[in-house]
Amino acid sequence: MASTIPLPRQQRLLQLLRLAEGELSAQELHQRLRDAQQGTGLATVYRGLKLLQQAGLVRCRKLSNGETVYAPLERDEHHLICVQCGSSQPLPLCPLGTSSLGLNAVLLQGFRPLFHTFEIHGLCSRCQQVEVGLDG
Amino acid sequence: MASTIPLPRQQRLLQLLRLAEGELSAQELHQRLRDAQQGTGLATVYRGLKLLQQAGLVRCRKLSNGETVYAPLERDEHHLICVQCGSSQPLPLCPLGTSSLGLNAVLLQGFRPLFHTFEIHGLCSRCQQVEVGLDG
DNA sequence: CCCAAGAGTGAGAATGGTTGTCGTTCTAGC
DNA sequence: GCTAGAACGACAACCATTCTCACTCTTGGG
Ligand SMILES: [Mn+2]
Ligand SMILES: [Mn+2]
Ligand SMILES: [Zn+2]
Ligand SMILES: [Zn+2]
Repeated sequence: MASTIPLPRQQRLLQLLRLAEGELSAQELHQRLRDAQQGTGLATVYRGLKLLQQAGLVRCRKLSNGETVYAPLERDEHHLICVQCGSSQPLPLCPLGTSSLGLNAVLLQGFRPLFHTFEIHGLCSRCQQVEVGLDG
Repeated sequence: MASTIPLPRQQRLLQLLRLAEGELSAQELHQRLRDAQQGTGLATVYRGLKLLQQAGLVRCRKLSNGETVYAPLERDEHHLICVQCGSSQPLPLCPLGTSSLGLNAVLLQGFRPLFHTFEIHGLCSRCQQVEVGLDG
């Protein structure tokens, strides 16, 4: 196997993600490396993130504004996402429980799962109020 | 309520989505309208899709290549998505069953759900083979 | 009818996150 | 040391989406 032991550059990315409060975008990671005098090309950050993803160490999701945010695989978080304003708040619920239940080999058909995304899209309470306000 | 009755322009978008085999991107919808001599500005397609989404008639998800694909809300489909090549194949499994089970008001806290996304990311069988091939 | 106000529209420019390019640098192995 | 190949970084290119703004359509009062 080639990519099971990430190189030091990628270890640093993983460390930053684990230290971070929430999810970080590639550009935020790039900035944090810069702040720590560990300048790195943005392309390298993207390359490292892709490898970490394929190694099963990092997961990601795409925000509605187009940017991708990354987090350690072990942090199993999901969100309520507003289709109006794009804000997202934590959703303390995972459809797979802790175990990867329900994912029997029959369904996967040779596919090797690494991580999952589960998000509920709708209207946040603030955007619902605005909507009502326009009517009255 | 203002937006519960979509305008004809948006009805046409919804119709195209319902007729389509799979999910369609905004640009594909724009093209189909053009093909049907119903020229429409691309901006209008995007505007209509956003309204249909907020009206609870259309759902969407972001592909790894950056484009967003749309489908009628009633079509409840999920996917296995390869982090290497970006391909996605159907996953005949929904974590919410048919009912919106598990989504009690306590968790939602005033958030009004419209649709959900659930995707499993990993390596498709083809990309696993390539990986092995490089080792040998 | 006529007109004005507001909503809706469309063509094209602007945006911006991500990916590609390619010359340079680093790392092993000899 | 020296060389082949991998890794890297600065910058250009890409492209889906959003923004802009002038134009058109609708509608209701005069
Ligand atoms: Mn989960
Ligand atoms: Mn579902
Ligand atoms: Zn909102
Ligand atoms: Zn693949």
